[in-house]
Amino acid sequence: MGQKKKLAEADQQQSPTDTAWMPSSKKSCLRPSLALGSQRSIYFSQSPKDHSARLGSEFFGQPAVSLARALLGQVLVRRLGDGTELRGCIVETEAYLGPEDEAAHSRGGRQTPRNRSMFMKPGTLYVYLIYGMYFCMNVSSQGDGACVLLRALEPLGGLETMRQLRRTLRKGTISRALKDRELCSGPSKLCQALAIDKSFDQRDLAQDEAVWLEHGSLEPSASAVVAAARIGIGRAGEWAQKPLRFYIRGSPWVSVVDKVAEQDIQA
DNA sequence: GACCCGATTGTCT
DNA sequence: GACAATCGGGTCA
Repeated sequence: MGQKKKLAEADQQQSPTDTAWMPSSKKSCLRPSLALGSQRSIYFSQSPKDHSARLGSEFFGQPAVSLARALLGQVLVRRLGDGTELRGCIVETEAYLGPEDEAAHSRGGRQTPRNRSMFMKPGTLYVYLIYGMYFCMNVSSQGDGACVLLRALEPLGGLETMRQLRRTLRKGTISRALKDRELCSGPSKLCQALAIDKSFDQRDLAQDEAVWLEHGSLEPSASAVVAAARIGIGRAGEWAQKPLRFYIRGSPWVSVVDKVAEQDIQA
C-alpha cells in the first residue's frame, strides 16, 4: 500500500483514542507547551495581534527571508476529513531565494511541472516527494521561484492523531511509542504528522479549507531567532553556508541545533 | 529510455 | 557516524 492511500484513509478517520484536543482555535500557543513550554516563554514577547485570525494573502507577500522569520511563532492548522484539527506552532524554517539560489529547486530559473508552485502567488504550497518516500512542505513567497520550507513545529493540538499518522506512515513496523518531540521535528516528519502529501501542492494557504495559518499569540523576539546554514544542501557551494535557516533559540522542538550560530548571535 | 541524485529518516553499530 | 530505504524528477544521449 502506498503512503498516499494511507494519507487518504487518515483524512477520513480519526483515532478513537484522540480525545485530548477539542476544536478551539484560541488554545494554540496559549497553553503552556507540553512539559517544556515554560522554558520557551522567555524567548517570546506578547503580541497584540488577534491570535485567532487566519493569516491572509497579504501576510505571504514578503521576501523569502522576511517570510521565513515571520512564520516563526505562527500556528499551522490542518483539518482532517472528519473535522479533527491538528495544530502546530512553527519553530524552524528555511528560505530559498529563487533563481540565484544554487540550493533552490528553482535555481537558474528552472521551472518544471514539479516546482511550478514555487512560481505561483505568495502563500501557495509547494509540496514535493523526496527520497522516494517523504514529503516536504514549502510556502511560496514574494519573488519568482522563492519559497520557505517548514522544517519543524511545536505540536499544540491533536497529538495522538499525529502520533498515529507518524506511526502509520513511517517505514517499517511499529517498534516503540514516539515522543512528543519526535512528532514534528523535521520537514518530512511534520508532513507525516499533519497528513500532508502531494495533493496539497499548489493549494493556497490563504484560502484552503483543509490547511491554513493562524496568528500565534506569542511571537519570538528578534534576539530569540537563530540564523544558521540550511540542512542537506552540501552541493550548493557558497549557498550552502548562507544563514538562511531560522529557528527559535532554546526550542526543544527544532530539528537541528547549530551551536556555533547561536554563539554568534550572543556575541 | 537510461541513469543518477536527492531541501530525509530510522535503524544499527 | 554509517548506511539503507525507495522512486519521482531532471538530465543526457
